[in-house]
Amino acid sequence: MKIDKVLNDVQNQIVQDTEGVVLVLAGAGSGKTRVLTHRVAYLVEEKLVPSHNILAITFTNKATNEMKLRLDKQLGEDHKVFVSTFHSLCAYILRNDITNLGYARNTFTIYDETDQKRVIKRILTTLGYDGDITEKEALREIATAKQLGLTPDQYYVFIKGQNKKADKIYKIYSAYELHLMNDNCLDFDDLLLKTKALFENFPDILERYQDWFRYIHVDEFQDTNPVQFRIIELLQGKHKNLFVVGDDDQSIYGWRGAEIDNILDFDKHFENVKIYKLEQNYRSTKPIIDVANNIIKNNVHRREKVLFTEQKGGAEVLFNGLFSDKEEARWVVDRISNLKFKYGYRNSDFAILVRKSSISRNFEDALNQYTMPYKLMGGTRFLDRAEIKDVASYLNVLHNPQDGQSLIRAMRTPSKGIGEVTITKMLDYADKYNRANNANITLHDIVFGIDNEHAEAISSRVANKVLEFKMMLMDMQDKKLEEGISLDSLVKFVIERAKFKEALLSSSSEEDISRWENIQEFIVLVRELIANKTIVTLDDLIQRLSLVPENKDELTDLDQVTIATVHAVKGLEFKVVFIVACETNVFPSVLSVEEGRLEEERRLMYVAATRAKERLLITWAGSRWGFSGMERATPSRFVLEAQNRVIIESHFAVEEEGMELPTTLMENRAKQIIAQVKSAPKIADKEKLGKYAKGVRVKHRLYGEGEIILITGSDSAPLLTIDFGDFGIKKFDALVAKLDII
DNA sequence: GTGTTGAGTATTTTT
DNA sequence: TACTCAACAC
Repeated sequence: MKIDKVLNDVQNQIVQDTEGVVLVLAGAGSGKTRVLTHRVAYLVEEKLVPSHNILAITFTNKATNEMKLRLDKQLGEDHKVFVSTFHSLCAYILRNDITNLGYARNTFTIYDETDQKRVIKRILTTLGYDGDITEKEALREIATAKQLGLTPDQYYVFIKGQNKKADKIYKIYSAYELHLMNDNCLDFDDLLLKTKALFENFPDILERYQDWFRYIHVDEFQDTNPVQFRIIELLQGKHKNLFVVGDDDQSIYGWRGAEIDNILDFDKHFENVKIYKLEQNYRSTKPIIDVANNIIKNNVHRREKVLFTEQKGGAEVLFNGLFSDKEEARWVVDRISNLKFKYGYRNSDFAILVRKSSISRNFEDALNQYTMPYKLMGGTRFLDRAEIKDVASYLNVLHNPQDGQSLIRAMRTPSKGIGEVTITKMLDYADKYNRANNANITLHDIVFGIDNEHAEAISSRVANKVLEFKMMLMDMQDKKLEEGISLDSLVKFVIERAKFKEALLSSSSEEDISRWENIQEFIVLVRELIANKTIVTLDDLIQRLSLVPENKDELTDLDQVTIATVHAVKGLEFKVVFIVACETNVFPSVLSVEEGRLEEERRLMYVAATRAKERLLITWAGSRWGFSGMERATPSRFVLEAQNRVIIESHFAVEEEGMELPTTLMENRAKQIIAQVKSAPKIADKEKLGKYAKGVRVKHRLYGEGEIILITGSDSAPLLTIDFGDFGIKKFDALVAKLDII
């Protein structure tokens, strides 16, 4: 391979440094994906490493597809580089080897959040904890434990003394684990955890994969959680060729257990780490880079680096406050059509970025009014639609009969006279039966024994319905085993036999008709996947349904404006980016700030700003429709942090009702905020901060009384660490937190 | 036992 | 606003 002219010196050096442990700190837009793909190509073409010995891990399916595409281009389509998300890789490994961990079969299915909640709900009822602890709370605890890689016992030790509900959480978590094991199901976190357990307990299996994946690459390393870190550590243990790329400034998944210190302290975990920095940005103009730098430099917990660009000129970043959320949307869409007219941009050059998806509604409406085509990223995915999951539940049961949640779903939809009451009866019967006989029967066993040994579970009238359901499953089972049956005709048979069409078309409601259309589309999707050899077996289809959330909107290549959450566009770029609803409480999100994650919000803002290549426009509204009516809003602190070279264009149109709006209103509010931020006391000694000081006792709405034990952070982001006794230690942003001094 | 309607409530981000 | 859950009528 010729050394590519498109690479700069540092990039070339990195590409050719193929052995040992390498860390690349790559700023936004510095060409990190390019470096990664070129390095893989270099390994194959220059170092003659067999492509099947190379592993490249990404975090999202989108990134995986992108990388595959680039590699196909470089290496031709028949290379064997294993490109995969963390979760897919683990699912793949477990499909081969999970039986070593005591699982009866390797046909596990995956429980999503809804399934998890249902399992937890059932556990809460059987344990009699209803009202003591919510499903959400319990799920959160379990997720936290799993992301840290802690078993119920370990987690109990971890939270005992800190959390009043530790005993209950322990019991729920234990029961939950047992439940999933019996259902032969895994949740998302289990995919990682079980892989880790497999590697730790079976050195021979680990070695098999170590010898397979001799060169390991991890993209977006800043997003790894402790379990993922451990898996990588184990995998590279033999050949020690590990190449990770990341940007601590783009770590935005802390809420999902990502540990930013995995990248910040990377060189402490491995020996002889070679570190490179990519700081030259090739994506954006100078004004955009300046704004991004201005924002991110307010973070304290980061590796020092400054993004720069050699590009000259470029449009100034535009800031604009609008009167209302509706008007903001109209202004943005109006601006889009202006820019299109003036500079010849296409629809697909534009992205409207939101902090949370509920914000996107107004923009959809406005784009519709202008009949401008758009695609919504990260909304409800096609496969997450209820009717598709209904169909999938039948397939899940065929694949993994122990999958209780899918069985319940299949029994209930389309409705066939079996409801909540019947199912609860059967579940209670199973519990009682298991206790009495020291057995381990599942819901599936009851359904199949309903006409003989388990007839007493429910009344004979409903039992007939269950029997019919059993017959249906048996027919599907038979079809599955039929000689030479193709996957798509099996799927089609399942849909026909379950009578989805009859159920949906009989109601003649608009929604039901569209639901049926979606099911038809699902069949088409399955056929497409078979045709391009993405899937072959039912097993493949099931894995794909849970791990690759297809969104037909995102797949299309049409000329459309993109509306997306910031999380969804990491790694992407657009010529013109609007960051909208930049308001206090929205961006940064109150919830994050209250939990002491302001720096992560700032990184999110940084990610958003650095998506823009040519133009960046940042807007906010003075009032926004919240769940309790119209609410006042003020511009986000990030707006002020970025303001260095900003032109504030005041554009306060008149509301439709003819209401005159004082132009000064927004400006006054902006001034208030500026004053608030500027007057924030310096935290020189970190002992005192305005009315707060070390040792002062405060009261919080949720956690009650506590004591300030630490004051940290920067001037613009002072952080109070408070000990609430039974509720544990929490962190608050001092400028935002609602705390009473007592 | 199911489906409908109404009230009440909740809102981050995703593999 | 939009969605979920609970009480009601069939």
